[in-house]
Amino acid sequence: MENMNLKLARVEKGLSQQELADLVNATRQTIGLIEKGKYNPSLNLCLKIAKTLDRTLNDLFWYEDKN
Amino acid sequence: MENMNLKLARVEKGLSQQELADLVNATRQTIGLIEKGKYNPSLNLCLKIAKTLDRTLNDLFWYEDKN
DNA sequence: GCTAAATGCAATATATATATTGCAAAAATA
DNA sequence: TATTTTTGCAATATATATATTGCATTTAGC
Repeated sequence: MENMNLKLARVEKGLSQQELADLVNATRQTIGLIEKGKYNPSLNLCLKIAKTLDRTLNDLFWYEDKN
Repeated sequence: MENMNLKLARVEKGLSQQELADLVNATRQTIGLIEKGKYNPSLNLCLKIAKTLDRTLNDLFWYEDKN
């Protein structure tokens, strides 16, 4: 449920939720909820976050189904 | 502007916009506008589309900045 | 050329992502 | 322990993704 990849990438960059939010023109709440897996963010926001954290979409938001 | 990767992946699968829309529980218009680059789709929709077309997020929605 | 399927486009309605504000709890640091 | 920073959470407001409907245009098959 939680997006650990995102949270880890942010922490590795030494950024708080507020700092990442400022860098991508979002709010702290939005970042927090995405990390919690409670939001369905827009592609543009995902792209901004990934580029800010020097990751790709797949790095942060892709997962393989374990069916 | 247009998302050629998406359009090509859909056509290679032999699917019309309507058929892809049905498979991901969206509408034809939504698919058409995403292909035209005029929509900012949600992550969940991007994930459904990618999995339906046997591609990843990066395959269809990632691009490197040519800064 | 004719016909049907596929796509584009526009207007309105609805659902939901995101912003805003405020406060409480937790975590870090002195 | 005291203080500051960070994070969680809830209520309301706003912006926008998506649905719905309808019609025009293009493309593909006959």
